Amino acid sequence: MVSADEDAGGRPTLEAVARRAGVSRGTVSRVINDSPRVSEAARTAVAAAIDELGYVPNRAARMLVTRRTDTVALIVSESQDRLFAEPFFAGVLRGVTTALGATEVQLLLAMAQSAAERARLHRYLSGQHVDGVMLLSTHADDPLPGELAAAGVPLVFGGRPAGGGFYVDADNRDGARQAVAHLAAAGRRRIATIAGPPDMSPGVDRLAGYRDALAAAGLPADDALVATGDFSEDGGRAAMRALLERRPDLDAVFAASDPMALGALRHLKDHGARVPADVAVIGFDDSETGRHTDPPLTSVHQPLAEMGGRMAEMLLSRIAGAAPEPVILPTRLVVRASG
Amino acid sequence: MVSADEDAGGRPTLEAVARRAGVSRGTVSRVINDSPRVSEAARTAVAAAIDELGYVPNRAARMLVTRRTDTVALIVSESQDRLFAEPFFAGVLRGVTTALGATEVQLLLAMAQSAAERARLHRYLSGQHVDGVMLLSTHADDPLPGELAAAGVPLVFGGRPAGGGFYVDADNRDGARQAVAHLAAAGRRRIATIAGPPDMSPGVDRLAGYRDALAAAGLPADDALVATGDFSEDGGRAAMRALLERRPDLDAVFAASDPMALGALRHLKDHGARVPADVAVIGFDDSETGRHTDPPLTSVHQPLAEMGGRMAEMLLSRIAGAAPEPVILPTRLVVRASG
DNA sequence: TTGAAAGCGCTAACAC
DNA sequence: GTGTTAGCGCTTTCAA
Repeated sequence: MVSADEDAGGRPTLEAVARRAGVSRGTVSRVINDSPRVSEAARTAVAAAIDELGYVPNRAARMLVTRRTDTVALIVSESQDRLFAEPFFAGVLRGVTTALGATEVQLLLAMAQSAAERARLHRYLSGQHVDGVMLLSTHADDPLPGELAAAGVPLVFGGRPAGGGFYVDADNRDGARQAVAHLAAAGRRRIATIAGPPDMSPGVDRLAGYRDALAAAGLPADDALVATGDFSEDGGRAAMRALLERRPDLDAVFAASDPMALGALRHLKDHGARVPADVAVIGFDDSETGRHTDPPLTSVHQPLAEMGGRMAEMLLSRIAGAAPEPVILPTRLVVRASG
Repeated sequence: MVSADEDAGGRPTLEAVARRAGVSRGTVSRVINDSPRVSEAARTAVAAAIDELGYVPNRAARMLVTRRTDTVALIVSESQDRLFAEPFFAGVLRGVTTALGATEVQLLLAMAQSAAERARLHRYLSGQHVDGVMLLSTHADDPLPGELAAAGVPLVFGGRPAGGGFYVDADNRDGARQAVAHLAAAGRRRIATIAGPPDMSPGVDRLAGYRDALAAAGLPADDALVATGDFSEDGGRAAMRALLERRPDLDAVFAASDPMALGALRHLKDHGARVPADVAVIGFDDSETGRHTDPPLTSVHQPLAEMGGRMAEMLLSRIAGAAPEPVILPTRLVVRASG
């Protein structure tokens, strides 16, 4: 019965490795943590012992003393429209897990739907249980970011946050500009837009890009050509109806989300318009939605997975003490049809 | 300078609470862990102290002694087709997080894409770092499940696993049966199917349901009416082409996934068939895909979020030592059009 | 019912 | 370069 050689689960401890390698616990610890103050001989012996024993460090014990958790959280403040949040979320998540897969850092995932959950999450995250937090789809009135920042938790936002902070975003403004420039180059002159909610940065930025392109093309800005939707298909339908009432002569539409573009397309078809002969429609690619429409939808592509990867990298560098610049990733127009 | 009253992060410790409540650390611990051996007076005093101090237990310290982590992992063996995996995944994930949101259990998320990642994950998960694991979209040849089981890690599968085990699945067979029964009831007589891969349980089960319904309707089973796809849209297109070559007189198709149904529809339209007048098409709803097609697709709905929730519940009960029965959730046909 | 005390497995001074 | 040792904050006997 060798004491302290294995834990209650039967797994070998540092002690066991030390004994086997003929060194002290301290030395084993140094090897594991890549300390430079270890002789090559010791390093080799320890490595061998670790290998033979199948030793895996106990995270809890390490956390207790280092106060690092090697865990980061991704929080989705899921109060937004499902349509907008879900495919977006999956893409970003893929990027995050891939980036983290190259490290020893684990990902904790949580959705903050109700106020109660948000409170629990606040307590949990403020309690030194994670090294940092990534926030996705936060609303301007969400108290969580402020609370976490106040608690000193390193934070990174997906999408430009209202209150400032470290973030990764897609170049929404330029994407919208490209879309509208494309329409203008195709000879469209009365280009309408279905904008997103004015209290969300993608909504605001994409509208700005629309205006940029109009100005660059020398086309007049007409408020009658601007309607607002909530990123959903129904919102797109309603906005399209409103636009047609105000400007039945419009010849193109840039919708600030694919679902809205889809709604617009459907409303147009229901009323006998030919797409894109009569009206060209372009969306903004929050998802795969546009690929499944008939015909497939031309839309602005944003690199979701890369955004996720950059968020993870940025958070890691924040945790390491750096103060990285915001990252704004390029978007580009993917021409499929209808536009 | 009061020693041991707060940790390095400035947060109060058990010791601080004990001092404030005028009891010992042991008593505070008992209160926190709902031990019955505590007087009402002590309980009240401790509760008050916890409240005033804003005390949150240190997880690492607790884990170290209890050897429980209060963390479960969701692993996605993402070697499958994106189309099939992604929306499916998002739906299940939603259910998992919701179910876990009601508990103190945290969710660790990982994707095992490469062999290297799989190995790391194996080491990590076998190392007492999580209390249990949920596995999604595992292939029959994936070594991870076996390794984890061998390491004594409680496991729950999403979808019926090849090798047996605890799992939650949708009633794929009955869903397929409903779809085909619906087509038969509408007077279709030469009903083809685009089946899924024969090495995946949804593929097998949905094909069985197709055959069930044919038999029940007294329709002959004809192998020429069965083609196989890989759940993707392109697979659906190819299968549809093959079916039409063999049986140009077919009058309906049940596709074992929405993307395949979409591919079938597109192939049909490209060749001038009217849908559903000439051919009725029904899919299997792994996602929202069918909603975006034009016209929207009739398909079999599976309760993704509920599957996730049940998986989480099942895992928790496994961890508690129970041996729950497999759960097979009902599916139902959602009639939209084309079918 | 409660307090005292012994660790859980590890890291990080500190001494050599 | 290495060993020794003192905890990290908590749970859990064991006595009282």
